[in-house]
Formats: sequence, C-alpha cells, structure tokens
Amino acid sequence: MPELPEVETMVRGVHPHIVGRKIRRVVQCPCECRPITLSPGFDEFAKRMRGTHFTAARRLAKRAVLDLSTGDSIVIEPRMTGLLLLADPPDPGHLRLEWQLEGSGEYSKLWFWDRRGLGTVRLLRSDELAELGATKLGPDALAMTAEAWQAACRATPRAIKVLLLDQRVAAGIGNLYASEILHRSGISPLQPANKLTRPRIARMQAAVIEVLEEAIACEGSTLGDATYRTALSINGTYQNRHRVYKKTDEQCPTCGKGAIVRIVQAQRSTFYCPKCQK
DNA sequence: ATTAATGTTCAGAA
DNA sequence: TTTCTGAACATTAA
Repeated sequence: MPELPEVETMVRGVHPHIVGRKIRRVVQCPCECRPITLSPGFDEFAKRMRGTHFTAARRLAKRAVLDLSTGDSIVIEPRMTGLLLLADPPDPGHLRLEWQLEGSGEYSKLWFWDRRGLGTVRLLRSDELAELGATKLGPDALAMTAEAWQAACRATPRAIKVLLLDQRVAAGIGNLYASEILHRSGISPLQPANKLTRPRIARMQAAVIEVLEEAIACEGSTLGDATYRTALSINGTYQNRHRVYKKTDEQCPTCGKGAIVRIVQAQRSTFYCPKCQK
C-alpha cells in the first residue's frame, strides 16, 4: 500500500527516534503470526544486527532503508500492507518483526507490522544495496526532470499510466498517485507515451512533484479500507484531497461536467475524467 | 460467495 | 527485444 509519500512519512517519523539507538535484540513475530520473507534467514539476520546502532532512516523509492553502524542496511519493502511503527499497531496480531532498542528514548521498540504479510525485510551490505538501486530502480520520481520524462516517453508506445508505474523509469509512484498525477496534468491514462508533446510532458513532470510533495506534507493517504498510518500511528490526510482515486461516478472536481470512470490497465484500477483528460 | 485492495515478480506468449 | 497477460504471494473487508 505505501507509495513514495507514505514511505517518506514512515522514515521521517522513525528517524529522530532511532538514530544513535543500539539494538538490544531482534524478535521474529512477537505475536503468533507467520514470519514474512527475510534475508538472510532470521538467525544470521539477528546476529549481524545485535549490538550495532542505527545511523539513519531514509527512503529508497518505495522502500525504507535503516542504516547501521556496521555499514549494513536494513531494507524494508512494505508492499501492500507493511508499516514501520514505534507505537500502537492497528492490531497486535500482525507484528512480524520487533527491534528492541537500548538506551533512553520515548520508544523502546520498533516494529514491522504487516497484515497481509507480502512485505519483505532484507539486510544488505552497501554494495548489495547499490546494486539494488542500479538494477531495479530508475531515478527517484522527485528527482525526475522534464527532460528525463521526455526521453522516457519518446522511447515507448506504452500507455502513460503504465509508464508512470514502471519503477525502472521513475521510482516511487504507485497506483493511487499515478491516477491523481494524470488527472492534475489533464492527460488521459490511455495516451501512448510517445504521442505526448513536450509541453504536456513538462506539465506532467510538474504534477508529479506537486502531488507527491503535497501528499508528503499531508503525511500520506489513509483510505477507509486500508491500514496505513504514520510511525506514531496517526492517519494521513491526503485522502481528503484525492480528486479521482476510487471516485467512480462522482463529478469531476476540475471540469464539473464529466463523471469519474474506472478502467483497468495492466491489471490495476485506473480512475480518470474522460471529459477533461485527453 | 465473490471481488478488489496504495506492490512485486515470474512464466509464457504475442 | 519489448510488451502484455495471468498467476502467485496472503489477508481482509465490502
């Protein structure tokens, strides 16, 4: 579930509370749930971590990266329902990993909570982390220039919505924000990328930045049927500003004429206004 | 009972 | 080589 703004909110929430804190112990599933995918296996995972301390919490595309004093990094991929939490999980039954922190501080535990359990947590050396970034991820969506989008669009006839979701083109945009970005840009999600004109791509690039930064300022989107919340367990508020996502049949807030429709592209829902997105 | 859900990855086919 | 489809992972809520 978390996309770029939600993961950014997670790492910002966790950073001031864990940097400098030593790891006393790592516990797998303090509740009675199935362990999520870990690498390496839990024993080595915990051993390489014990006694080290956190030096930073940062975001890599839709992943949270917790750097350790050893030079290793914990790379957390929340996928659909994963959360990094310092307090109050949505329910106590899906805590998949617990880091017990030494020393003084407001919080003594850091959790990875994941209801569906599709998330993954890996411990990587710096060279492995660099390789991950280089092979699977394009530039961060917030760092993409209009020229970079122009080059990516020119190179393919794929639908622009599908291109926005391609993490090798630009990393961090997910299904929710792709629809919101295209609506703000006035671009149809079905438009072949290589048919977009330069000014329209420039408009899209600006919308990418605007939507993502506004969503970060709102601490992400917490949908009614979802579980996302900040590290301190506060709901995000960007859902109150959604214009099209899950708004099927509602009036378009931009043109006031059309109704929002839902279509399916690459097996994912897309929401848009056919009247003002061309 | 069926369907869809803010993600990623893989196999197989066009 | 590129692109698309379907399925898989697992759980829950409408």
